[in-house]
Amino acid sequence: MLTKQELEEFWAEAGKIYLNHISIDCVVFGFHEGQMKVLMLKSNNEEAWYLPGGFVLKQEPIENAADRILKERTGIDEIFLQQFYVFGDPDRSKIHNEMYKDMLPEDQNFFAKRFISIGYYALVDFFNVTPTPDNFSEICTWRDLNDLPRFQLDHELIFKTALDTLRLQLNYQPIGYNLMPKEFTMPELQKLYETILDKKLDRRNFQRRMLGFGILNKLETTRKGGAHKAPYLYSFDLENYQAALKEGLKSGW
Amino acid sequence: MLTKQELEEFWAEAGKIYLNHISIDCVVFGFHEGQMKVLMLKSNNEEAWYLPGGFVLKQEPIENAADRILKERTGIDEIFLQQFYVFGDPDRSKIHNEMYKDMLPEDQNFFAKRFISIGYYALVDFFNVTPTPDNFSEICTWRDLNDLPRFQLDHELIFKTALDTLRLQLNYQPIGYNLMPKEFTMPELQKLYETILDKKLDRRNFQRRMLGFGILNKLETTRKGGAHKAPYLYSFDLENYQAALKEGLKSGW
DNA sequence: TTACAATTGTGTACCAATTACACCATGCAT
DNA sequence: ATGCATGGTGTAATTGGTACACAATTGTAA
Repeated sequence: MLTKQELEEFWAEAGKIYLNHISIDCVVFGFHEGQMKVLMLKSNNEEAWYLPGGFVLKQEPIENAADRILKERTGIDEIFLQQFYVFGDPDRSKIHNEMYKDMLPEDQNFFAKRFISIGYYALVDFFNVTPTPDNFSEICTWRDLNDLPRFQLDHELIFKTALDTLRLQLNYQPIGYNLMPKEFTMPELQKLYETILDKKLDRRNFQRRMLGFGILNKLETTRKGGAHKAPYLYSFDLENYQAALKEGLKSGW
Repeated sequence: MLTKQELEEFWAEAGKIYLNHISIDCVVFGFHEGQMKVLMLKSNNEEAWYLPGGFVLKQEPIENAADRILKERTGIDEIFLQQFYVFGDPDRSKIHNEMYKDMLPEDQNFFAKRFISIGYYALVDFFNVTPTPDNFSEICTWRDLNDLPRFQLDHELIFKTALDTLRLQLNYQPIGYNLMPKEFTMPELQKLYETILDKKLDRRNFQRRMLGFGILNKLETTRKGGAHKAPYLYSFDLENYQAALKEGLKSGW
């Protein structure tokens, strides 16, 4: 976290390098071995937690901004990232606006302004991530979905909207490529889906459906060493997976 | 359309009353008796057409901004309006930025800046609409989807994204309340769906499915006067319709 | 007045997808 | 060898979607 003086400098400079009024908030869902967490940050000075976010450089595509922010907070890039909603209520950042409003004269005061925030959600394997605090926080860590803290501003709404969207999109979009090891078993993949949906699924039906999508390769080998019958290994068929990302998995009308 | 001087004044003032860098573009789909059109504008000075759009007042919720813009262009409000995507490429408004860049000094020049545009789509009955040009156009009119003009900037992408989204959402969201008369026949409603999807649907299956949603009331009366068998009239069951808007029409997993 | 054309109302058989459910195989623990 | 937990696979029942046919109504043309 920046010192008070550094912060003031940052805010004074921010208006020159970032687009005013526009922020990006990311809901980073982290998975590993049946667990599902969300990446959150906190300052020692405050009680409530917030989602990783940031601003858009003057000449930067918004998609890149989201990528950059996530790279800074997680250390990884090329992750599954999806724009899902824009939060544009004028009062959504009121509390922060008030907090910072006396820090600098209004015209130089980047953060005393209203922000419209573009929401992205991302899916990562939290084993690969090094959570890194930003300029306004000392703590950046994974929070379990069953043990969520109090959220700052409208970040609870952003989080919930992201989760709803993710669960909905599970029906149309393939997921898992970034979340599973290169080779994995069907029960492991099922566990991922169950974790996201917070719901038990039928083994046999899950397998049939997954295989029906045509995005998996069944490997010859099995995973030995477990305490029970050795399950077959699968890998993603990258070509079909990419195609399914574009085309979607199902149809309507 | 404003005169050149009025335009300069407008741009000089715009930065004071609107949020910088943020615009709203609306894809207004107009329906009437089996036709589907999209509302577009054009200046006499330019060849290409553009979508109704505008800016967000400093203290205005973005949803309200979209409503306000549509009210100005169409004369109606309380219409079906749906945020669908954000277009944030830094070059998307390049051509306009260049055009206006010498008009005023850069810091006062609202329109020489990059714009991130929030896309909304709306569904209206074009019979109820009075198309009204904005400050930058002389022409505001309905264009048939089969006879689209050349688009300005990235407005063709915005239009196509909206159409794809609409067609997709037809599977989950009830539509028609703003588009049909109070009482309507099943074939009329079917025509609306066929128009949007650009696809023939089966009469019997359409009827069964629609009734299955439980958002229609079958009335006792029939529509006399047609040249053929008198069809039954239906009206929307507002309560169930609103519920379906929130809940969606189908489930997944 | 009658026959016809166009349109609406309705039911049913078929196919595909989803759900529910049961049995056998494997491999470690004892 | 036996038990137990887990994985692999098949099948019947249900649901949802698609395809399709026939009877009824209404205006128009003969």
